[in-house]
Amino acid sequence: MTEDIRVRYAPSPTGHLHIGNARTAIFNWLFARHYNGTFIIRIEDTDSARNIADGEKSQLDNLAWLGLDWDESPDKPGEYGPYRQSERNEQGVYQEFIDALLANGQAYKSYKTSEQLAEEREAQQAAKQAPHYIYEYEGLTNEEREAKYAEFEAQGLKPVVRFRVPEEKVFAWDDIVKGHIEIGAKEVGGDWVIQKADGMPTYNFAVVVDDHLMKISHVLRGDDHVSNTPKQMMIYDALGWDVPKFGHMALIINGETGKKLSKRDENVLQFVEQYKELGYQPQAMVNFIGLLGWSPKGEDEIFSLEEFKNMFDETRLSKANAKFDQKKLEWINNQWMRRDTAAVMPQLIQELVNADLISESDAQLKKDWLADVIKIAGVDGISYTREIVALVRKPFFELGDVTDEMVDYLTSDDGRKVFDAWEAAYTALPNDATAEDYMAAIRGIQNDLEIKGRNLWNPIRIATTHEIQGPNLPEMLVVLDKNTVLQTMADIKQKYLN
RNA sequence: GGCGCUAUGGUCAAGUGGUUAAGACGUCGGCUUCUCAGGCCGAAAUCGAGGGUUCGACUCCCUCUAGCGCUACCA
Repeated sequence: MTEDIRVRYAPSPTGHLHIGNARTAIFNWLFARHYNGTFIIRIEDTDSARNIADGEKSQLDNLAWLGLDWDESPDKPGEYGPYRQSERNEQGVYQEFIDALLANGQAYKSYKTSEQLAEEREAQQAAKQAPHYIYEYEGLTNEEREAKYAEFEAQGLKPVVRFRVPEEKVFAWDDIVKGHIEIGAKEVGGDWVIQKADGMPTYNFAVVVDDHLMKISHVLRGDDHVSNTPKQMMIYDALGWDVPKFGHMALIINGETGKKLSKRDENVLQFVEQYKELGYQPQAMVNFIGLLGWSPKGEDEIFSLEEFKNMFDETRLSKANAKFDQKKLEWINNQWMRRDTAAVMPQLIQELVNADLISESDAQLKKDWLADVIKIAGVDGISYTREIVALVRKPFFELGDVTDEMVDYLTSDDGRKVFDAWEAAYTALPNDATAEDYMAAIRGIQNDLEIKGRNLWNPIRIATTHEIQGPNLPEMLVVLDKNTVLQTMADIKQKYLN
């Protein structure tokens, strides 16, 4: 690749950053950075009805959170601005080319109402024909057509501009991921709208103008754009422009339905923000997404953005759709959290504050202790930081109920003997006893009483924590407050062992 | 319906004529002698179906089937 590589991610600000869009953004970024190209963000906001407030900011913030950076964008204008289609439209960027196409007869104004359009379509469907736009000025001279325009205008109708499709042509390209593809112009459904009644260009027209003007060299996008490609190519053709290289990546699909991940699916978390809130690490998200529809050469699975960038190879993009496997994401996140627990620790502690287990100020004061608790509670087994709350709550912050099963352990002959021995041993141990000390004490009881296994451990565990299972008991005893534990034991004794 | 794309285990996937068909997630089993978590060890696919081509095909060709995508004054 010797020419200047310029690629773009062009979201419409209709909501938060979707996993599918994030993938498009990541791969475009990878492509740009791997080849020392330029990465551009362009906002495609030509559908004013669907734009939402803060949609753009949210997209950008989430992209940044993932670790991406960009060279040109609305918030970082380069020499090809503006970078919002709405602003470009205001500047007449599209109008110029629409006028040119209108002037040379490659486009025309159409005044059909949506009712008329719907009727045509229904009639075609009833006749088992593929929906196809019917050109209304067939056989008319330019003058006659202009006269029609005037007539419609007089009726107060607003026109759209349609592109006159050269039906006999076939458009072909060598797709970066799918190889050679060709589609006949007649398959696009007839003359399509390039400018809406409100004056906004349509997507398929605006992309072409912008990609050309912004000197985009490679367009990497989702599979769902394959059938848009001939439409876009005919515009490049009509305007005499060179076509960029296209690459259509397989889609991410919903594991349940097998369909393209849709923003309306509620059974899958599909916005980057949702994962962020649960405490997924950005590196893990990138790692997971980078492995969906792309595979590295070796056998490793854990990669940073930087490593992906270095390894990137567009020929290893997969052609088949990939199901979104949340379990794998969880595993990858777990791997990233464990890579550097110290870095994630503040987040983990924040989760406890958010869950009202401890106040912000106390958390600050006791952060070393909290770190110990979190480690002992089993941080190595969680998938995302939010999960630490449930692990840590009992018995470190609250005691659970004493169940019948626990009472049975306590009140059995062995249980009573163990309790008494443990009470004596625990009381005798110093406040700064270590896990080894506690272990030695318990082993001592085991030897003295010749009781082992559950019958030995459960009474002690229950008496000190109200739990029948949990993390390593000696380690827990180190972090548990001794007076509290003594009190817990006293309560147990008083309530069940008298 | 039309057009296009895709097809290796539950999932992500490596593999480009001759391999014991990598690896990972998940699952199951065992071990780590309190449990949980973690760790360690191990198990499980003949490559959508049917035809070819070839000494030999998951790898090449054909047909079929299935799935997905698009078919808007949405992007």
